[in-house]
Amino acid sequence: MFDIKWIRANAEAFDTAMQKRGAAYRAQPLIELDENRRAVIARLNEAQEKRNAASKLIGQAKAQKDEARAQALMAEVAGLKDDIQKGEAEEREAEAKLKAALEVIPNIALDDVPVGDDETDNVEYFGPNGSPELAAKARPPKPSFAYRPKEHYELGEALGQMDFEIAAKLSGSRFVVLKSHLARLERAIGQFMLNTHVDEHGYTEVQPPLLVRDEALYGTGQLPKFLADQFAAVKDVTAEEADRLWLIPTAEVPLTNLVRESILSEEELPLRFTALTPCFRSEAGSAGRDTRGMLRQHQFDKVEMVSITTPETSTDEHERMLDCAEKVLARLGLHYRVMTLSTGDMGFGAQKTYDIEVWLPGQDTYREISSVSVCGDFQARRMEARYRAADGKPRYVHTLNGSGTAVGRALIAVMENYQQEDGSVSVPEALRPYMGGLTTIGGR
RNA sequence: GGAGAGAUGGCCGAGUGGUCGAAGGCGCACGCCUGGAAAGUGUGUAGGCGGGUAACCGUCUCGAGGGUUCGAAUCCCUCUCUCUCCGCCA
Repeated sequence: MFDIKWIRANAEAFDTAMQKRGAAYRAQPLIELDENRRAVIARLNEAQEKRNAASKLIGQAKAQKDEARAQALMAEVAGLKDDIQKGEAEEREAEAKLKAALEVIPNIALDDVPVGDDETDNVEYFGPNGSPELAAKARPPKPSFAYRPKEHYELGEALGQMDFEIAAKLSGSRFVVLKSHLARLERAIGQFMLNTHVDEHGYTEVQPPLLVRDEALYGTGQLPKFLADQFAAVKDVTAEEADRLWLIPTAEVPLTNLVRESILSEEELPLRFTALTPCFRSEAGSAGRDTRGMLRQHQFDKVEMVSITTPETSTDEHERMLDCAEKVLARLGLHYRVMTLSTGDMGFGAQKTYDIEVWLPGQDTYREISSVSVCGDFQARRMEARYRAADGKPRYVHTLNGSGTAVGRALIAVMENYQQEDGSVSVPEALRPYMGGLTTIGGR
């Protein structure tokens, strides 16, 4: 959510930024809405001032038992009441119009974000020093296979531990049932990632609600614009008017909203939260994409990281968070690359986003497994999340979120990267403690 | 699910139509006092919006949103949340 004052003062910068994002929003119509709003407020305030002054006098007259004077004064301001009520209605309308216009505008990209139309304009990122060699040294190498590596669903179905047919019978398409060692492998991956962030990266573990109100989704930016992507849970199916909660599309929603409507002290920042939760997405816009396998599901587990920082530290925190996400992939021995998303590919609330793309040998391609974004004060404004700065004034915090990482996709990656020619999957070293020491899934 | 009671500033708490953004206390900040500290004492101590270079002025906000009234923390309606008792329940 933008500050209209900022748009007013930086109309040109706003227009340029929107152009870069390929968005049609422009400052001028917003400024007009704001001017109307301010004119309405000024008029209303004037009328209220008159009324308040008169009411005070009436109060005094009544206190002095001067009934005649009180009556005279009351007659004098009687006409104001109508004006004020009309003014109040006008103000509500003007505020609502401006808000409705502002709340659907995407965030502005930071200056160092590559300008582009879509994912083809994303740029590979090699860390703060920009060295491909150093980056390559820090990351696991791409594995090579002497045979055509299989896709995860081929492996999983052959193992008899990944069942899309029965899942479809239970829940429809885009669901999966995992069994036996694969079920445990998914749990192991989640536990491993969560433990890593809690024990080594300084994140506070959170077990948040999976069902949230409208306000929470509004705070992180999913509502009102992306209503169609969400799953809703109806409180009482027999009720005439459906009272509903939303299934979280990501733990970003509850974790970020942990600080909503509060004024934090500067000393307690940064706050770092992490959670392992299921995520629910209806993926309405992308029917037909990735229909095979468990790459794109209506339900998946994800470990999420959220940081709440001051404005001064948010970009450093962004690099740190990316590093935390990379760490778990490196520990799992999974080859990956990092992309800086172009202005055309970024999400609604992001100022800058890194995607981590893991290598999937079965698909012979890189696929997104983590997305790490800095949102500036965009979400903070929607949530009214502030902190008290050194000068004593409340300022909006900055928020960041990142997957650390998607558990379902990590399972796919582990299967495809650790597969063996006989169709078995060896268990990465880091996960064996979570697998009761099991070293191989399937095989003889 | 049923019955009842509530929600006031950072915290506690008074206030049931009139000069109340709100007594009092605690906390906090600054000053005085002190060799230093404690105690004591004085002053200050919410947020949003509009206007103004600023000092400042105006306005709104007593859980949230509407309404009644010249005037609402106080009366009415709706919503949210909390607590107590009963019921149900992993």
